[in-house]
Amino acid sequence: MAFDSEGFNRQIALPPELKVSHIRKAVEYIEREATDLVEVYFEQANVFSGLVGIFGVRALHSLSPYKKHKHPDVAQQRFPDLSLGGKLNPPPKQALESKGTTRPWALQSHYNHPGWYIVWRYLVDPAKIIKAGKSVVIWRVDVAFLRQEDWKYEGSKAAEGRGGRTHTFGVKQPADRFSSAIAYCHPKIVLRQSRPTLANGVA
DNA sequence: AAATACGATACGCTCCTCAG
DNA sequence: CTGAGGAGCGTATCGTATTT
Repeated sequence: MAFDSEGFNRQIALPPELKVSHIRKAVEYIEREATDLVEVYFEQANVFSGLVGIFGVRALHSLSPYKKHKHPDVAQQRFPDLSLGGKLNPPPKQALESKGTTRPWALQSHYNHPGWYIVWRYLVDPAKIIKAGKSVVIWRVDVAFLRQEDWKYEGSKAAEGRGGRTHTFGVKQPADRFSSAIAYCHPKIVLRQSRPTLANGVA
């Protein structure tokens, strides 16, 4: 694949009218905003991942043609996060969902909506070694158009007196699915033990 | 009519097993 | 030993049904 020196793949399929430059600026925005709130990660990591997804939405909303839904309550919790021009019920090809995660491949969701997904895969580096001044680093961005068939249902055994997460949909064979959908990959990060690591440093 | 309860939706992580 | 994925676990908000 054709990655430039910064780590961007210039040949990947992107949603209509979304450009590599949008993604690059969004990455910078997310890292900056998230760094300010990194304490939240240690408080409750899952919530922090939600924030990363939200920052992704904010960034793309302001610097790309993809806009949030105009009804704030709908935008807040309905699919998709963004659509081309902010359209109400966009066709899947113009729907864009933003997700933040630390996992190297897997992607879970609570619904198997078809549409474009942009996944901000980040790590927390409190010592700010990887990127100067940034304790949150997005080390890979995946962009993929997922159809309903790309999702599998993952049931839940949650029950009274036992708790548990609600049921989930997961992307089938995510490593295969996303390996050809990498829009950006930090040049110095490699996967080691299923974990992003500095290529030539001690972890 | 107002308050409360509950299900559906939204967003996730980490442990541990299992296969290669 | 390693990586991938299943299963157990977490939170917030909203709409509607139920109760008071």
